[in-house]
Amino acid sequence: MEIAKAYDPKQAEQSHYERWESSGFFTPEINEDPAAVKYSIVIPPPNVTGSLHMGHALQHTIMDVLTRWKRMQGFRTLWLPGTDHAGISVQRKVAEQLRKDEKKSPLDIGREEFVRRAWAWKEEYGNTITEQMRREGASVDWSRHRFTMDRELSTAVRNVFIRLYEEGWIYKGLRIVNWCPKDKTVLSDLEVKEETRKDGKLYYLRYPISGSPPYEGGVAPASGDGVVLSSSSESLSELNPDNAVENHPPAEAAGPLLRKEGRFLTVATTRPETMLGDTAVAVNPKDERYKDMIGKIIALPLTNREIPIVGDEYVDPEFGTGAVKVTPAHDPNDYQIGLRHDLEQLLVMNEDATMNAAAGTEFEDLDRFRAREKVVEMFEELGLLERVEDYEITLPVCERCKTVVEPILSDQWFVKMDEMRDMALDLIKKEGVPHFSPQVPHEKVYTAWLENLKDWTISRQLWWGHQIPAWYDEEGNVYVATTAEEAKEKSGGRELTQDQDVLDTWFSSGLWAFSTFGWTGDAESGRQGLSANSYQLSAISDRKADLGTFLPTDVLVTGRDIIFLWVSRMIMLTKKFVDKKAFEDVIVTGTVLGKDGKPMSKSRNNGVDPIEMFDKFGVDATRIYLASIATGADIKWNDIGVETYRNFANKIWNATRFCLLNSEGASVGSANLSLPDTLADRWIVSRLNKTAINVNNALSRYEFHTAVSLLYHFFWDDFCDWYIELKKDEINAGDIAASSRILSILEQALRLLHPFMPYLTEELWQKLPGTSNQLHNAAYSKAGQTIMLADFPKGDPAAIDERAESEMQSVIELITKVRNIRAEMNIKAGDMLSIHAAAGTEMQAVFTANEAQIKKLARADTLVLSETLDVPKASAKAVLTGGAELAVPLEGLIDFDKERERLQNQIAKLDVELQRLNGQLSNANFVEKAPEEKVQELRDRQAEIEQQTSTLNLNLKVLK
RNA sequence: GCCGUCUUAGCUCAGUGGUAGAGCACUCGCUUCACACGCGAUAGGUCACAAGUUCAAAUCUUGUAGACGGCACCA
Repeated sequence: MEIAKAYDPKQAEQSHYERWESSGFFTPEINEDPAAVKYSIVIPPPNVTGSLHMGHALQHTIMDVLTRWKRMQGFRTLWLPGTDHAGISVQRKVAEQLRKDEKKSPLDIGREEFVRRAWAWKEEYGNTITEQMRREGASVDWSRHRFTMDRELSTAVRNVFIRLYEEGWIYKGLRIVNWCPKDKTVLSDLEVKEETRKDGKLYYLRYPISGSPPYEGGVAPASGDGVVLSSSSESLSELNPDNAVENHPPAEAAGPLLRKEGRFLTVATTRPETMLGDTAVAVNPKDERYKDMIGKIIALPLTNREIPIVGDEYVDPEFGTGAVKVTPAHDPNDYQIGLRHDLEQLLVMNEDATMNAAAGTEFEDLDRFRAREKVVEMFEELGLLERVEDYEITLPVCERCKTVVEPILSDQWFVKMDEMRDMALDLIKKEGVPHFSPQVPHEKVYTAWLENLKDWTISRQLWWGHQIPAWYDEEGNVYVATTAEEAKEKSGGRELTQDQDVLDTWFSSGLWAFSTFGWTGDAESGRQGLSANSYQLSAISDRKADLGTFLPTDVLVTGRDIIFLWVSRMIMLTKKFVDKKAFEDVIVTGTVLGKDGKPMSKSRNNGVDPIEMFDKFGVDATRIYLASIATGADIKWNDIGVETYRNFANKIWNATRFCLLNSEGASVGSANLSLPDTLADRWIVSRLNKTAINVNNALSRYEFHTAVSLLYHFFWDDFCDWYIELKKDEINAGDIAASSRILSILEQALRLLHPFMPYLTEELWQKLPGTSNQLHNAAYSKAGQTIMLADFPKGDPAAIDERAESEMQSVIELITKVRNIRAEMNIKAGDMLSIHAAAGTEMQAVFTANEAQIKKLARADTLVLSETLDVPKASAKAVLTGGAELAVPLEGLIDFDKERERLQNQIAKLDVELQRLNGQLSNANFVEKAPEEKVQELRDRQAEIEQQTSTLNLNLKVLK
């Protein structure tokens, strides 16, 4: 068989996926065993607007490793793929396209046409990521692919909404919400991020108190008369001298005017424009400075309104001036104050964050930031601007478009979270579900977050998404129903209009764990008004059993950024609607950072495209590199890491290439593993089984990096560096038994590697003689031959041969020490040596049995074994574990100085260890308190070192 | 402000009570008949710092410093 000298990943990547998929290997139905235990994972649905990034690649790798591993073990395995409709993102893309191509806005074409175009956009561009997943080798069941706006999933969304509404868990009401003026929609708390601005300002505004008598004299009034002018400035400066930068003329300029007007109260704000919507000023009732001002009235500048001074415990006397302007319609805390004091809620902004008519004619239609400037200017002109401080401020911004979010009073839909929160808390506290990997810190963070959970804003002012199934009559009465007809029926036949809003994308994602398995809510709820016809449409007739079969799923693999946004909601909603756990375990992956150690992002331009890595190093190399990252750990991207595994792939390729040389007549078969012959055979079989056991253990603990490391070193160090080298002559001589054995070991190794490197292993497995579906796990005996259905090696503890491993260790040590002598004494690679070894009879027997291999690998022509060494002085010597000794006569070649140095180095190294051992063993506490085993271990080691040291010293003496 | 994570060889990272590990880079030597994406042999670390617990600490506890993350506040 002709095999290329180097592995070309592209060729293998193009050859297998289509066959795997079309043969149904990815579907659970491929499993013929009726008693098979299920194993299921649902994918965190990527956005239809997205393309594959490194985070996906990492998570998909983990999910595929688990899926392939379990599938090979004979589980009825399902990894269910899908995509998310990504409300705002799609809305924005479609609107952008519309503007670019036709210079139209969504409003120009209307809702129906816009939604039609959004679907068209999704059809055209929404498959990018699914195509990329095929390249990744993801063994997902495409026949079960779901989209959050599929008919069945949309039905589920409606039914969930209706039930929550009927149970009082969903309500509509006026609340302060996060408003994005650019997207013109409300956002949930989780979609708002913080941005620190160092150039923020804190404005101190003076609010005149109406009807108060002018005070006398040109200085500030005594305490009790309010915080004014210089006195307040001074006290503030004292509090925070560094920040007290006065950018504006001091108060004196405005003094005379004010003195005529009377007393005033100074408030500090970062958002002066909101003063137009102030409906009170609040002070702490316990604050001596302001106590008697409560109840007085302020003439609010720039408006002709008068607002009261109220006393409220919320106000912190220590902060700012101790007096707070209250804008109930534009600030969540002010809103609460407003409720307590029955204050007017005056909305002064439009949905695009321009000021509205209520802000006054001078401000109407001004952008909020322009309005801010104008308010400040006008205060200054009026002499009411006390001062402006530089102030570092953290602003809420829209996580997607980075626009500053405006808190605004708005009528929205909310989900009450208290009862759902309690269900989730019960699950984690009583049952430990989900189990997080790594456990710390996610379990703690998740629990703490739940405990502080607030209600969830679910309405969004978009067109792309699940329109809220609520209808209104002319009087504003609400009818929540599945269809318009049902709503009309409920209203007694009135004319209704449907709520224009859609639901938060995460609302439908929250149902993902069960809506993907065909749950629509129809059958369970037995709702009236759903015709038999509509039920049929929403049922997935042939997959009805999926929900019962695959839920709870076994594990959820996701990033820590959506634990709250998605994971928690799935747990709660799944518990609520199906009364099941959504998943047992959650693997929280770390973040793949750019080369600069910062998260990858377009703005930083530090992103690494997985597809480019696939092209450069191959899919398999990229996958196994990603799997080699410790679970949950962040990692700086490093091409060299992938290169390492590209090299590994090539190593596997070439090892296979070697095993196939001269292999005529040989064949893969497990029988070849149970009849080991030589020491090397027993050793490699032992190593293989140990590796298989450890790999299974590591995977079951989600320690993918441990599994990768075990496989890497087994394959490269044990199999390639030693076993192949030891068996080379036999293989090259065309020994069929030896060939069959090495191919069988290789075949087992390929199976172990397959979950990580699916393409390479399939490519090679198909080339091995004797591979067929006979090697499949019993659950797949009828399927066409593929390594992906081969039985995953469990590893047999009985096949572990510690004696063989230790004997082999002696052979390896002998060879290594000879090589060391060769290298350090500058003996040419081609020169043959003569090896003399003194050892006990058992070890001699081991060396004798492996004489040919030792000679070959150490490049020696003679091996002389005896009880004691009898060699010329001109020999290089070394000691071996177990009291054995080694000498290589180097007549005419030896450099005595160098040999002395070599021996002294060895003695010095041993001496360091001996000192430590002696110290420990002479410590009575240690000998008394440490476990006996440990003490004995150190004593044995001490004896070994003493023996070796004395031998080395003797050898050194001979040289002198 | 609260909570958490990280700090180990030049670089990127494993290891979490009992003699410090890997890959890459470095040094030396190899056209050894699978592989130079290779083979062989070296070198390289008071495991951030300090105190404590323990016979024993890179590993557990506390504190300090630096890096990062989450949450809250932000008049």
